[in-house]
Amino acid sequence: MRDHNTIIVWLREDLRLGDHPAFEAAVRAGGAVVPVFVWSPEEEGRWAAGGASRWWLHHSLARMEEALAGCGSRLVIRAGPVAETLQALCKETGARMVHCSRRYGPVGAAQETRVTETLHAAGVTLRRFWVLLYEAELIATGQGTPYQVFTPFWRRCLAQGEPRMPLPRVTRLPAPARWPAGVALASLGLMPKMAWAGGISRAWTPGEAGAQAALREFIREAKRVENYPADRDVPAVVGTSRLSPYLHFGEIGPHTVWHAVRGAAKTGGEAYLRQLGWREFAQHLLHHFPHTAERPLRADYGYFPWREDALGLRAWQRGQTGYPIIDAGMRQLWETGWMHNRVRMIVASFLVKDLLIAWQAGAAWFWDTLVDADLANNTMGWQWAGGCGADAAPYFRVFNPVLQGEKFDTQGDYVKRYVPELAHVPARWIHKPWLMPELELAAAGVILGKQYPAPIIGHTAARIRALEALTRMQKAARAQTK
DNA sequence: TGAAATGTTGGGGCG
DNA sequence: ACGCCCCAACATTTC
Repeated sequence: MRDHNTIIVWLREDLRLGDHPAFEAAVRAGGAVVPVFVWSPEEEGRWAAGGASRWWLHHSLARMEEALAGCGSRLVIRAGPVAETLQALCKETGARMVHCSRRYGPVGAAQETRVTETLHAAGVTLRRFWVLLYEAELIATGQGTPYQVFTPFWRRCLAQGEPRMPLPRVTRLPAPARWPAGVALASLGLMPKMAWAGGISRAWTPGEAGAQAALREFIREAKRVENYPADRDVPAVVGTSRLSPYLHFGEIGPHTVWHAVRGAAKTGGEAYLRQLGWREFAQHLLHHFPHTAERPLRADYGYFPWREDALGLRAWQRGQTGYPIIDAGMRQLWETGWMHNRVRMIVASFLVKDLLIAWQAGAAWFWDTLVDADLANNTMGWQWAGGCGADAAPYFRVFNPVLQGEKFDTQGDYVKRYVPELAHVPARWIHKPWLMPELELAAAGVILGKQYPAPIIGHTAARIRALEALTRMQKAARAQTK
């Protein structure tokens, strides 16, 4: 049964029913609505979802199937090239209109271009809906160029006024007379072959309901947003929103978060909304500079003398560097699919500056292990750490892992949670066990180099080496431009 | 959204 | 009572 009034809603990073402009407009159009998800990792190339993201996506799609069933609808899942698959579905259903939520970055944007062209040839229109608080086309400097510094960028955004209110939740979706065929979710093979996701599933509840629960807890039940400015930097405390994976997969939209925070938070709201601003900034940067996922924004960093160091990289990945705050962070990531943002900055600085390993290697590991892996955020964060991005930390800002640990994890609670070998080390030594007197080490049951490693590199010397590498890069860049 | 090196200041101990 | 020195605390500069 073909019905030209049918609209296909092509779901991507927008797996929700609340505040969903593409669904809302499709329902308003009055015809049948066919929700579709197309799995096409080969089209995403290098940036196909990593292991942790696939685990998350599997569960999100399962929740989406349930939610759509509750609306008298279904989720049609297919695997294959996106443009051709959508074209085939239009033919099968008679749809002449496809709705989707926009994606930023090289992969998503290219996909939209290809889909638009393919569908156009078949007489079908792709209508893209906005997803950010402030879309990239609306924000530019006085000269019409993209902002590369956050503060003026965010000031410009705020000058546009408050973001729109969230749209009402979709509750009924008119079904087509006949559903097109789909494949079973399990056939996509998103779940890990080995059972490594136990820690992740204990830590997270993917899906729109999980997102709403996290938001409620953040602003109302635990009222964490009130203390956000101070607590967000303490990794042992749950002081952040923990909304990042939900925002990435679109299980909650930024407009919903914005207005919930605005309405509820007397204090602390501004600081958190600013973090939503960083998310917008990252999306805009990747839109304007799509090559930055691979290469430094600041071209002179192309001359940086990175080291090849497979052993060092592996020690960092496994949380075996001998620096407790680094190892705790990397193990939190491995176990739970997430790492506290303060600790992300510390471990990134260590990889890039102490080990002199290229930031791309760190970005690749995060991509595979984070449940909130997002190309825009990941790219901006790693370029920030590498000193080569927009508004980046100057390269000579080298985090001292001992001082950072002592400052933000004073009692060592965070370290002890993820590095049980150090459970009996007193707070005084928890961030520098290699300086402990022999007797105290023995009393704490620690044998350095045995069950917990000695530091794989001395920070003081590493810092000097990093600064020398920066000098060499600047020389090489200067010689090249002459 | 650093940290180390270097400079400055001021209180207090002491002859 | 005064000057000298020490050094902690804070500020500034440098990487």
